[in-house]
Amino acid sequence: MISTKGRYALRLMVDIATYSNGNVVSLKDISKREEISMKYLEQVVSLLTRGGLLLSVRGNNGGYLLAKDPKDYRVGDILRVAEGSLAPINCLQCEPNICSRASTCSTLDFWKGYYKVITDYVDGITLEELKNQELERLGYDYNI
Amino acid sequence: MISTKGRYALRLMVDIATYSNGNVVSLKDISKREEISMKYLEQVVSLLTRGGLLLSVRGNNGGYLLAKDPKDYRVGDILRVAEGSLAPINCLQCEPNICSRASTCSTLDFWKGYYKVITDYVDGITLEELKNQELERLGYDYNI
DNA sequence: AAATAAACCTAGTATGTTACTAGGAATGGA
DNA sequence: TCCATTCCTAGTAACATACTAGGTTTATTT
Repeated sequence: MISTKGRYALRLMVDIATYSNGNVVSLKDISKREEISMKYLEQVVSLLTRGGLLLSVRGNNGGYLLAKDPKDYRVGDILRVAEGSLAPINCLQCEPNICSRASTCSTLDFWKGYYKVITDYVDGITLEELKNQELERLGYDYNI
Repeated sequence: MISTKGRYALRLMVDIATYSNGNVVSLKDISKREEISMKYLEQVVSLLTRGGLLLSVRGNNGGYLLAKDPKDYRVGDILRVAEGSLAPINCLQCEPNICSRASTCSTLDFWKGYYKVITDYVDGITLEELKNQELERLGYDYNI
């Protein structure tokens, strides 16, 4: 189960990608649109700025900006920064595997495969794709 | 992150599939082989018997038996019984979706896809495959 | 019939995680 | 100087996890 940190972080990134146009986007606006408390968003956004995914501008009229082009963010990058790890079991959190049962575990390969399909999925989708989906949903034809 | 319930349940099922030969397998033996406390295994195994995945035989020389052929268990069936649900977010736990933001959520489709790759993976692997891997690892050539 | 070994059942519990709220300090434009 | 914003730290109620503990029932073996 993905926690609110990861889910909110992704929505926040899509929101900024959608509503920024080179301008900063304030947490206040994001909070209204996404219906998430500002105080909690502050904590989520700090993970993303510290992780180098967002740039922040302080002071009046401050806010947040994407650090790079939407197409250059894999969704996996965002989730890993917010969630810590997407590994389904502890044994796969760090390489090399330090579990004493690793060589005899009947299910380790299964979990490696599980981890791989998740990783392939989240790293196969970019923020741009989610942004475009969102623009389309908003009724904006981004192809014109 | 998959909990110990799901992970132990899967190891337990592979263990029984591997070491039963139509005979019951006791928790004591499973506990030794898998290095999991018997008391905790009791709780895990009860999920599986109540879920109809295992049959139990009480009394002296009792133990557990698979309820059907290994090839007829999808790993997903086992994990869902032990874990409850493999949905990555609450919104996807029950159909139809009751989240008030469902129609405007920028990430819902992404999470549906996430859920699907997981479901396809776990339901595409059978207990028989894990059993055969285990037998092979044990040095038993099951093709002869 | 008694001993034994197994499944079964319920309760308790320490630890950690989650999902927040709260209060304020620093920053910088108007 | 005001004010809106980011930034930082702490606290906390509720819940979940990963067990342990103690006993009851069942059925085979001796």
